[in-house]
Amino acid sequence: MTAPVFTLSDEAETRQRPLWLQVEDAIVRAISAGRLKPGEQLPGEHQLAEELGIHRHTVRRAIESLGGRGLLEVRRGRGTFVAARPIAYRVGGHSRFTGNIEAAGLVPSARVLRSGIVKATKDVADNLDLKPGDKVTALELLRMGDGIPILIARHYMPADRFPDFAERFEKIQSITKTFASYDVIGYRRRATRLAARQPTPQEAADLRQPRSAPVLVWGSVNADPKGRLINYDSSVFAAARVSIVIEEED
Amino acid sequence: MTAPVFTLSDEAETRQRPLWLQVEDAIVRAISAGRLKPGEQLPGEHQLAEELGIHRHTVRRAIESLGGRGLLEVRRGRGTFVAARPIAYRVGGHSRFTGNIEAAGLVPSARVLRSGIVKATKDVADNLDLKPGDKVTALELLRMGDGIPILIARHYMPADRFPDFAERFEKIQSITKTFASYDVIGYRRRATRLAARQPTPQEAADLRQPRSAPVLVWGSVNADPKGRLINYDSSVFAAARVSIVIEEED
DNA sequence: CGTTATTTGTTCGTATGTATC
DNA sequence: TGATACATACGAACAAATAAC
Repeated sequence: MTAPVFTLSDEAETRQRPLWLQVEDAIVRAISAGRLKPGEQLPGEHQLAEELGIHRHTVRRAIESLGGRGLLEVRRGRGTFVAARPIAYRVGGHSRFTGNIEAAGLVPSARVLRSGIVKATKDVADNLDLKPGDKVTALELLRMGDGIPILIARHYMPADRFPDFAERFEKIQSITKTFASYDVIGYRRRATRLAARQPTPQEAADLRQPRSAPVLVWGSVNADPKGRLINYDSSVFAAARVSIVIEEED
Repeated sequence: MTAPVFTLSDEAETRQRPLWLQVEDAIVRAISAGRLKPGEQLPGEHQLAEELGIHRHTVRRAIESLGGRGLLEVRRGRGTFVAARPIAYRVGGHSRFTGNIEAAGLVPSARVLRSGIVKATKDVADNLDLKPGDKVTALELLRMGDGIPILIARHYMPADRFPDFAERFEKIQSITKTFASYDVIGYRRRATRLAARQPTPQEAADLRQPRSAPVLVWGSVNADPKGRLINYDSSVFAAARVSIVIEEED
């Protein structure tokens, strides 16, 4: 006889905690006890519900919650799997995406999602010291490791100084080198803002992640050596796939 | 005749996007158009469902999603409200919670959630350069602004050097001053790690926030002037209520 | 200080749609 | 094409928190 993989805590207080939370606990226990390993597939919703003697919706709720916490990965039409451990992403003085992803043993790649000259929103204008409506060059990239989306990077540059940034980037394929083509050879981070929230539906689709899993938003403003603001960069990370490490400068 | 506050985008493609996403859009439009202002209460779920001619569960799903994105604040038994703007929380060389919250115009307060000497988990041991199972002094605080929970701060110190840290803190009510009572008068951040995830049920309860709203986790290790590791600090922020601002040191 | 109405939270029920293999 | 698995939507009932009376 083999012990069951999932068991509800058979308490007296069964009615104290919501049933779906008890299911969540049961799955977490199965993972942390090693009865389920990363990459392994869970039983289907129907089967799991039947095994535990509860309704499928209740199981769904627990799975949805754990998907949001990054412990499970739900793939429609295929099944539910135990998630892999997140990779560490280093943000420092001059770290770049490419080297970062390679350091984690993954193959970096990028795809342009949107690009062109647009009017600055209030958020962008505030950060670049412009007026809302002023023209900015926008470049939105989906950056991946081993083909898996890691983050959406949104770069905004004053359009008067960098009018064809997006076109140049498409040829050069490096933000740093594209700035160098404008004779901006060193730049420095001026302000950084961090937030966490649920993704918009569009972001969830671009990152190929469930809507219930949060994103980590890293906003920073960069200035050239003369102190002129050249770039506002807002990166939306798939938080279940990366954690951010800030390097101390000595 | 007054225009309705909520309207679904009048179709053609009605079956293209899930209905609950269309409801989400309708609420977002109402907020960004100013028909709903921060602090204002939404109609009840039943009423909203009836107005739109759809099921209550479908409305609930949209509201739950927007709660997670920080646009709405759902309070059981009371209603659903448009969320206030998050406050900015500065993290720098020597910023402290108290001054930070006061700068936002709020009254700071704290409550000890748990304290005592415990065995180091793997995470804690790795960060303090100890072995799993070594004794550490743990101090878990709920920090609030105007009585609203802002973050859970978890402090871990080597127990051999700081055996009664928690007891001293309860008298002194300041982390910096408690360290000073051990003759540690200046300390420096050594490593920082950032992540975003859904809260555990316990964290959601402590922070009095919905489980669907993410938390931002800020982990840092501090060393005394001689370079000895004195403290591993993991702060769990209610992401809908604060955004983190990193100050640059000159 | 209970009682009651209101509002959100949980659970089971049932049917159908859609992606993947 | 069919089978499997997750996604969406409507239905019904009761539980639990809150506020007002």
